[in-house]
Amino acid sequence: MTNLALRHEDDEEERRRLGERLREARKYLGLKQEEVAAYLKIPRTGLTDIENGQRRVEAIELTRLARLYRQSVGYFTGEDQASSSLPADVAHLARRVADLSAQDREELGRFADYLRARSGGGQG
Amino acid sequence: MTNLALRHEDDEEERRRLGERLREARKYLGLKQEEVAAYLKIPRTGLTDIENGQRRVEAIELTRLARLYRQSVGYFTGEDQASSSLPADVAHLARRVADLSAQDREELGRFADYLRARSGGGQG
DNA sequence: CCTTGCATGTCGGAATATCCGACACTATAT
DNA sequence: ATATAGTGTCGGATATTCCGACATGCAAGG
Repeated sequence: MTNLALRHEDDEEERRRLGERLREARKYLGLKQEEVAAYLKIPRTGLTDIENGQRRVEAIELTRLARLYRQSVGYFTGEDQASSSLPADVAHLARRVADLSAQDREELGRFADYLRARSGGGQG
Repeated sequence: MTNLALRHEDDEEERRRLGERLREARKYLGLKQEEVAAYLKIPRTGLTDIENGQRRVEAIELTRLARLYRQSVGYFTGEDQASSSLPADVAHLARRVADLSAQDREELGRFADYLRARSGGGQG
């Protein structure tokens, strides 16, 4: 089996997980592939392939599926939902920062980097 | 310009918006198309097309771009326009700050106050 | 057991999109 | 004007999606 199907094996696993989440969400709502495919205006077999991780999902398609399935886009992509919504005090800080000039914001960003480095924490 | 390029004119507008957000986020970080394209393992001209709304963005590609650009996936799809009414760069700054300790955030808040006072800007 | 119906999976060729190099365009700098 | 950097655009080769036809799996009924 060569790469007649999908280019990167790297993506294979992630695509499969995405497809599984989409299938779960569809079944949870009791919808048929045919119905969802019609909603997306793609062939039914296209949705079959999506749910089996054998076809790419366009960002716009995912957005519409998320609306249909009443979930966030981040849920399907596996995005960390905790980090998706900011902690309360960070949101507060953001509001305090919103009326600063762009230049001051940049300086504040550098200071944030400094703090992160000093504490040795943080992510790349 | 017929639809030799992309099938649905419906999606054209949404794709353009997505591309614009992606371009803004890239420029905000001072990255070149070439660098981001290498990160995604797609040709540079592919990213050109994406940012001009002339090429589909796969959900997985968007997920990786969101990580690189330190934004939520929903930000690019337009999902959280309602939830976060903050300017893009402020939201980005907040994200950068989210992994700091509470103590560091407090210190950062004081620094924000200092900047505001120094610039003679807005109110607390 | 044999059908029937329904939902989903699979195959192949046609239709469509992406890739990728080559070149064009626009600044900026010398 | 020349050189460089970053980005846009074109065309043919390559890869993916579409779409119909057929296959599979499963459940209910005769």
